[in-house]
Order: sequence, then structure tokens, then C-alpha cells
Amino acid sequence: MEHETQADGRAGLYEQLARIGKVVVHPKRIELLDLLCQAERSVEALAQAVGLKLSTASAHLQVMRQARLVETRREGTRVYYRAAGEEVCRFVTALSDLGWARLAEVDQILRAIGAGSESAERVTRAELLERARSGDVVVIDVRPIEEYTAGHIPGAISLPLEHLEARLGELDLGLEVVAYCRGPLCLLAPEAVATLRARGLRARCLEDGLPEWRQAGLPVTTGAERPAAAPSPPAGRSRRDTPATAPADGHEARPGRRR
Amino acid sequence: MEHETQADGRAGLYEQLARIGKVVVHPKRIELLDLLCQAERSVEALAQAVGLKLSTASAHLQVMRQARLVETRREGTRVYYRAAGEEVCRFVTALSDLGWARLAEVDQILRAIGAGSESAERVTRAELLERARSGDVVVIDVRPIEEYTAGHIPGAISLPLEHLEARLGELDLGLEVVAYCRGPLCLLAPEAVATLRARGLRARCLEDGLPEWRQAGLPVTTGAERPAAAPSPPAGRSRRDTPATAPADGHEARPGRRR
DNA sequence: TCTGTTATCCATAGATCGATGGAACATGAG
DNA sequence: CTCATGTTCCATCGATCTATGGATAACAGA
Repeated sequence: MEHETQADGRAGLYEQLARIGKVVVHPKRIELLDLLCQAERSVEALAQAVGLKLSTASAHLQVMRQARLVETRREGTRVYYRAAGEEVCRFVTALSDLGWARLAEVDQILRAIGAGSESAERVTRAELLERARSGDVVVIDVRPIEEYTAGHIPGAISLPLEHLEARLGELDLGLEVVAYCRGPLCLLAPEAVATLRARGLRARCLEDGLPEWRQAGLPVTTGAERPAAAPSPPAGRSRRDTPATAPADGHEARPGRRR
Repeated sequence: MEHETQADGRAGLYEQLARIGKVVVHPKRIELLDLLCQAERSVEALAQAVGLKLSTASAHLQVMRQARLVETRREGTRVYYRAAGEEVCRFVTALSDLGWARLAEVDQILRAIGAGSESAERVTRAELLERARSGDVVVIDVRPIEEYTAGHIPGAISLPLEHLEARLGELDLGLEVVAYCRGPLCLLAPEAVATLRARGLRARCLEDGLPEWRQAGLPVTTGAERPAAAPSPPAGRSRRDTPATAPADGHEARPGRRR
């Protein structure tokens, strides 16, 4: 069992799929994959993000790499991992959807942390597009800054949850705030909304997160943030829009999941 | 660890998702799930279909049930399993897609069995819809009869691969034949097409299979087959169309995958 | 009630996996 | 060349998983 490339040579299709399945048996690996769908990171950053020893994280990443779900890039002495493609993110999304729909416990956990009540009133992607065009909302990306840099909604400003309270002043109090994060299972945006509401602001979450936005074929801007004073620069000024690989029909490519 | 419902009580979101992941670590479980996305079956039928001892198959099904991916129905002395919902099939589809895209070996296996060369010329769903309307194609469902009964493309006739040669006479030689099966990783349709072409007929595969057809929001007919003489009864006469849960935009809901 | 059929449960033995600390390797800076 | 840093490889122990045969439970029919 050395040459893993051709080892198991007589392995059927399902054995191959099981190699992918092996990645998502372990909670930490799912967490890592989820992170990697947001942005590429070094091994050390990943290990720290999910609370794992370096060697353990590396081992997990090896498993993921053998299944071809992640790829690496070397920069000097450090190695950056990234998701190996669009399909990987779609797979993770499908897994999350399934979890949301089938596992009552997921729902309970989310509710227990307080994301239950207000999550009912979310902004759809279509609605956000429309209101962003007319300029009467502020869109904030509450994920860590690296993930914002790796890709964000055009016109959104980066306001990581941890800095939210300190930088509240930057927000235009007259406008409604729409917060988004990693996806339906991520609690960053719901927490941000709770914080903002406690301050008397009007705030809602976007349905789902950036991966779903991207998968819907909507434009994504990469690169650092701009001064962040103007709340709504006209959309479409992205530094690098996604190539039009996905059909840009957008608006609910996936059937809805919300309860 | 008895009350699995609330055991692991203090488990995070990713632990919950890993419960789903656990299902797809094992090749046979993926195979079972794939089968169950086509039609419900008894334990015995499943065990036989995938070549497993009864007790082993039952154990696997238990795992899948604990993860809430399958549900059961009792009829007399036998228990029927079925996929627990639309999202399950979507998940399996995403896994297959990912396998197709990432695992070079999958491609090699498919090619090795001879599905490589002709698979390039497939019929899109949109094209099939159009040509079925004008009535110049025969659509054949080459899956086992149970799966046809559980759901098939309106107007398609059931012609399981194993009976194809014997029932060749039923086909209208003047029309092109479009064969479909379980999905991109299923070899039934490609083999059928190869057989038909060897007989001099014009034949092509449909892209993907029935689950993808259903997921695209297109109508699905359930129930036994009709006399199967008339090659193209007008579509839309389905005995029970799928409820309009999914958006019926159809035509390429997912971004394409074909190489 | 007794019997045959179908499915689940159980105990066991063999295989695989995960976490961990320390060694080994590659790279860049003195 | 020699160090320091970041990452991967390795050996090990403990935990978990799988297959299997046989026991048990649910059900139908006489």
C-alpha cells in the first residue's frame, strides 16, 4: 500500500467516493474544510483556528489532500492550503444543508445559542441586490479579515465580529445593516445582528453566507478593504469579479431550505 | 451512550455534521444510499443488490438511520427503507459530482469500462424536453423495473439493461433512442447505448440520471409502465407530478460538470 | 399456539483511525 | 555552514469500526 495513486487498483467507484467521505467523518476536518472554503490559510493558522496541535492538524490536512479536496501552495517556509475547487465548496454546502434539514440537534444547538428567534427574518440575496443598488443598506462582512480579503460581496465593508463594538461609530445610523458570514451554520452574523439590535440599530442577517452567494453565480470582490467610510459604493466596481463560469441566474439557484 | 437522541448532548455543530459524514465513509453505505435515492427497497433486496450479508446490511442501514438519512416503513413482515428527503439525494449528487471532478481514478475507471468515448455526446435535459415534445425520440429507462416504478421521466418506457437485447424489437427503428439511468457514475445507460449502436441504432445517453432530472425541478411520473408500444405519448400526462417544491426553472440548475 | 419468514440485536475478533511527542526535512537568514 | 522556523513523517497506544454467526423479536398464516 505504498503507491496510493494506483494502490487499491481494483477499487470500484464507491471506494473512490468513500475516500472523499473519509474526509467528512471527523468534525475537525469538516471544520477545516469549511474554513478553507472561505480562504486559504497556512497550516499553523488552521491548527490554531480549530484548536488542534500542529502535527494533528497536518495529519488531517494530509487526509484531505489525499482525497484531492485541498491543494497546497508553498511560500517560503510556509505552506498554504486551499479548497481544491468549486465542487468542494458545493459539497460542503450540501452537507450543511443536509445537516440543517435532517438533524434536529443542529437546529436546537443554533437556537440554544440564541440564533433561533431572529434568524427567521433574513434578507434574501435578491432583496439585498436590489436594496444595495438603491443604496439604502450597509452590508457588513463580520468574518475575520483574511476571509474578507479572500473574497467578499462587492460594496461590503469588513467589520469582524470581534471589532464590531469598537467600530460601531463607523456605521451610518440611518441605514439598515445587513450582516453576513460563512453560511447558515455560522453564528458570526447572527451574533453581530444581536449586538447591533441591542444598540438600537436596524439589522438583519443575509440568508446563508459568502459561499452560497458565490455558488449562486453572484459577483465576488477580492482584495483588501477600502476606507470603509462610504456605506454603499455602487456595486459592480469589483476589483476582480468571478469569471462567468457559473450561470449568473443567481436568485435562488438552490431550492430554499429555511424552515 | 444509550439514549443516542440526546447523548453527545454537548456536541458542536461539526460533530453533528460528522454523524452524516460517518455514513459516507463506507463504500457499501454510499452504494446503498445511491440505491435508495432511486427507489425504496426492503432490507433483503438491498443486501442482495450490494452483495452483503443480511445482518451486515442491516447494521449499515442502522447507521444511516441514526444519521437520519433514511427512514423506514413496515409492511407486514418486511421493512422498507427509503431516502429521508430531497436533501439526501442532493447530498449524494454533490458527492458524485465531487468524485467525478476530483478523483482522476473515477474517470479512469469509467473509461476503462468503455464509457469514455461515447459519453462525450450526451443529450442535455433541455434538448430532451424539446425533442420529446416534437416526438422524434424514444426515451428508455434502463434501470431495474422497481426504480422505474418509483419514478421515471414522463413518457419514458422501461427497458432494463438486462432485457434490452431480448426486447430490441419493441423499439421504433426510425427514431433516435435516448437512454438514462441513475446518474453520471452509473454505467447502465452507457452500456445500453453501446449495445444499441452495435445494432446500428442511433442512440445517446442523457446527461446525468433521474435524480438530477428530479433535482432540476422537472416532472417525474410514478407507477407501473404502460403497454410501451407508443414511443412518445405527449409529455405532461404524469400520474403524479412532483409537487412544485423545487423551482421549475429546470435547464441547468447546477453549473455544468462535463469535461 | 406453533411455524416459517424477515429484520434487528449481540458478542467477538480483526482492522483502521486519531492524538501525541519527538525526529526528520525543507527553507531562509545570518 | 549553521541556526531557527514551519511542516511533515513516524511509532505507539487507546478507541472505534466492520463482518459474521447465532440469538432474539415482530409478524403472517395455519
